[in-house]
Amino acid sequence: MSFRILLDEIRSNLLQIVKRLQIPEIPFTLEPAKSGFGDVTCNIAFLASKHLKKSPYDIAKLISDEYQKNLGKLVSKVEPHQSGYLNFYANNAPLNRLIITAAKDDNYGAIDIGKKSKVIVEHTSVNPNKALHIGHVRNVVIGDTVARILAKANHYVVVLNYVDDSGLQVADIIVGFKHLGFSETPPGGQKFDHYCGDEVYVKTTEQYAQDKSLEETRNNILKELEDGSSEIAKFGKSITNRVLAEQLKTCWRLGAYYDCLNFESEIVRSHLWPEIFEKLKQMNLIKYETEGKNAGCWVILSKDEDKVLVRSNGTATYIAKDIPYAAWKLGLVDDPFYYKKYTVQKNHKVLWQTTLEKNNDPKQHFRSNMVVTVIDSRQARLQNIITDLISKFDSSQKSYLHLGYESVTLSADTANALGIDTKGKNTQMSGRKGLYINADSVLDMLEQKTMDETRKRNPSLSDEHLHDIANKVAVATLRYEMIKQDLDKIITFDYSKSLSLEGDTAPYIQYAYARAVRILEKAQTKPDFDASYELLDGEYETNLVKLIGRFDLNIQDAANNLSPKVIAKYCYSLAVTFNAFYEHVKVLDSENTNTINARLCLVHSFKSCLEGALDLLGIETPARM
RNA sequence: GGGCCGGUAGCUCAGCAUGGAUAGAGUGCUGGACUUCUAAUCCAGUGGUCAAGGGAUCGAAGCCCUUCUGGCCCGCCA
Repeated sequence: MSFRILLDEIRSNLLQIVKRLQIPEIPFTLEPAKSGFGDVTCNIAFLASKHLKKSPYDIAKLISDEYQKNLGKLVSKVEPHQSGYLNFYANNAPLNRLIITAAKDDNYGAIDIGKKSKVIVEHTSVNPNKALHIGHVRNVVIGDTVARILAKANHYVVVLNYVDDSGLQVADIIVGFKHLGFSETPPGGQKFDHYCGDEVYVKTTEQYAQDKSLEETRNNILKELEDGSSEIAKFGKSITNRVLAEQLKTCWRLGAYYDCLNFESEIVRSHLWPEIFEKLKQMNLIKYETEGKNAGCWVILSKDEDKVLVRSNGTATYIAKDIPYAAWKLGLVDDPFYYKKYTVQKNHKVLWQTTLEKNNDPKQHFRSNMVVTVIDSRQARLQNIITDLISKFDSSQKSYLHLGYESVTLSADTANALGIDTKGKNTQMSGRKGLYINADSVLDMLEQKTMDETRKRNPSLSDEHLHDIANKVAVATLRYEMIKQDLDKIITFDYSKSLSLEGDTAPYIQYAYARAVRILEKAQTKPDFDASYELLDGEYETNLVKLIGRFDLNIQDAANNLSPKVIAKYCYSLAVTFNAFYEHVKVLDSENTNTINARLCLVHSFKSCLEGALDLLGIETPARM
């Protein structure tokens, strides 16, 4: 129930008119109009002008005259524009009623694109040897938001977090603990993931330059990690579990939740790889090189450069670990895993983890023929090779989609603040070099900043209440910064610019929400939705109603294009439109109680709609701020 | 050298998929609005050869081609 009904009505009437006027069938578009050009606009006259050899305006005039004879329920006027567009003006009273009563519904905006089909979204997947930095946050937020949007579009969404607990980076910190004497207990109660990343990892990798034998040590550790029963593997497991637990705290703090943790070490030990390796050989998708630079290796035959899968010493490369995982996600191989409960998350959802040990927990089904993997676009080449290989591996309707995004860089000023001179240029972060900004520290800074601001405005609120607000605003600010731009734009993080609370930011949007709540609180009565909706006839009121009505159109766009920014833009325009309404229309001041009630209904529906839209971004809505 | 992505206002970005009206926001700068439903707000002004050139089209920021420019990727690392 929304603006869509208006579009549907117009489309159906237009189709009849087109038939009557014997205009050839043309796939015209109908869309919400730019302001100043009515409510709905149609390009049919442009398209028809080629066939009819008449000017677009003449055709628009013809159609509009015909339409004018029977306007239907929701249209009050049709006008041909000099430019050739056909513009429709809505009949506000019935449209107001339709939209405002629909928008108060909890599930307002939901659409059925997915038909309950299962889709896997994998995101986060941070190596468990360090804390999340702001680059990882972009991944988490994109993945979490896409998952929420797909769920709203009626997909059954399963969220996976892949834990690379047997890779080089884990071996690095084991070198630190076992050979460089780093304590397993962080000093001064430091968070364990921060300690491992900021201290152990950075300082260990520094040592490689001075002591070449350490690399040999690391390579031995790497081999031992693959054998689950080794002492090193057990030690590694205990360390990575501790890091993972802390990383998850950060993710939960950001409002991201998961269904299952998949461990690379278990993929390795599950023997999925030999099975797939054999199949790839049989299908001639890979080749054993006998000469050239890759002599002795198994390589993937690819359009551009061949990629080594198995080294001449017989060990598998990184990509050879990713292929079985991709195949597993798509359900192309038998599921070798059992599942056990890792924990119950704050959102009350159980978080599962894979295990190779038999247990009594019920079997889970975290695989699907539609898989979205969120990984930054630097890995596009490898992801393409995997996608390509998988499509040849199984020709049935499988969709393995790499959702790529550009990286987060540091501004010159911010890099400077970390003690690095970049000669005025932005710079890529580097975990190895310690050149990054941890997610927790940004959230802490934002929380402090918000706390001060909120206390100033609400001196009577308790500390606990202030903390709750500050927390919600801080998380929202960071999430919004990470999502409001398109995925192919680099985000430059800057201490002064990225922490702003004004303008096109989450606090601006949350503030509009708090204003709406306040009006409803101060009202003498609750809104009665059997209201005199014709009284909402000012432009500030109708603009707001119509924008609320477009929620589902935006969800459709966002879901079809896996474009989370669409929802961010929508939330922002809702807030802008509400703020204009707020400044110009006094809800509680009218003498007419019917007007007050109708406006209260509008405010209520706005609040409800914005809450639903922000929820898709994982942003919570404090009632005061 | 090859591949992928970006280039729109001083700065950060929408708009491009599906060509059509007056190219929009934020920020910055200038000025204005709080005894009022919270000024994390609002209003007004300022600011554009849509990187350049060519092509197809009645019509291009958008489509095609070329060039310039910035970023990333191209290991028997992950």
